[in-house]
Amino acid sequence: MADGKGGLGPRGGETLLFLTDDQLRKGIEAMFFAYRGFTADPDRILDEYGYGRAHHRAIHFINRSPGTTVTNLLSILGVTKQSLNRVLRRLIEDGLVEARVGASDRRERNLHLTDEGQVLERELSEAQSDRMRRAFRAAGPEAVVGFRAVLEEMMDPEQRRQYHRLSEAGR
Amino acid sequence: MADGKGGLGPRGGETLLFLTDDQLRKGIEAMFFAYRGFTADPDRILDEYGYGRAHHRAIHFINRSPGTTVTNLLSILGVTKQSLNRVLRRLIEDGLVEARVGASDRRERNLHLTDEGQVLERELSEAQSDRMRRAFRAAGPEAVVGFRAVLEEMMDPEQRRQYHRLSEAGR
DNA sequence: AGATTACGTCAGCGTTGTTGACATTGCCAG
DNA sequence: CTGGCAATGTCAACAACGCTGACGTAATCT
Repeated sequence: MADGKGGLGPRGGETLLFLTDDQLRKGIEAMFFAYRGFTADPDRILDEYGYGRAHHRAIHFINRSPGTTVTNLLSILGVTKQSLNRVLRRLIEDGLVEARVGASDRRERNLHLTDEGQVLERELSEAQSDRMRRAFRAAGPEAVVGFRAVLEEMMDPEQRRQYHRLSEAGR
Repeated sequence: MADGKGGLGPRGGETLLFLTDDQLRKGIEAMFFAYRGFTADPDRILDEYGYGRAHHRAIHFINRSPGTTVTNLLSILGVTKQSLNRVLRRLIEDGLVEARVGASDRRERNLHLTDEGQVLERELSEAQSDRMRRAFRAAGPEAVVGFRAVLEEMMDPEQRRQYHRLSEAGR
């Protein structure tokens, strides 16, 4: 294994040249460097507000699914409730997030962005979208299809379900 | 801006449907979930050894460019020397990394993995490559091209240079 | 000889993740 | 109604890993 040619000899059959160790390594390094770029712009903005990536993620997904519960957010973010709570508490104190007592189940808290929260969300998502748009435009539509296909295959099944669930919810 | 159609009307000209807000958002979320998958397997292994992602990154790039200097590693990783030093010190103490005094410039330290370091590197990179290989195989060669194209466009120019420099060094 | 470079290190701090324990509130089944 | 469980919040402690600032040493360069 790890001979870089999937066990086939040189030019064996369908020459799976895109599965060589070299190609895989490039994919790994591309993910590393690209993720840095992916987070760089929001990071700069967050820094001005004294927030971190965790705040960004919470804001993103609350905006994405308004009225979501803490438990649901917990499962999407994949962190402990203590960790999320620290972030959420601050966002609520700062008036960016509102936690309304659930209508049907009063134990639940339905999370919403306030107007102020939406302003920050806008700023963050525009910065990130701008970079994504430039990358998409430069790479072209077919590349985008491939990009998303590979990323989706890289997710754990559970994460993949979350990923699709979000799109469904968006009608 | 951010009307999702690049300023064009519905089906205007070359219908840039792959640049809609919805497509961009999916790209953003795909990056988030995929990166989790990308790091999940190494994270599990690192945990057993009591290491974190920072150790993984150091090991990866030392293996990638044996004999590299601390300064060079610093610029690739994009962290402060204090942060890297903490990681490096432990890897050296644990006997995974060796820092040899530079031959031409004795101020420099040329970093190498020891045999033991190479064992861990192997374990980590195989875990990560396995996932990447499965994703590549499932998505197909054309998707892989697109995947890498978009990722590359997402990098900052400096990161992009680093990315290419690594490939050149590998001859 | 003085400036600069490469590296290491001490100290302190912030974010964000963890585990463990515990309290409150509210839904629900028996 | 009561006991069990679920949803949430919170305290405390800890670790990983970023950061800034300040020094110190050795080696190289000008």
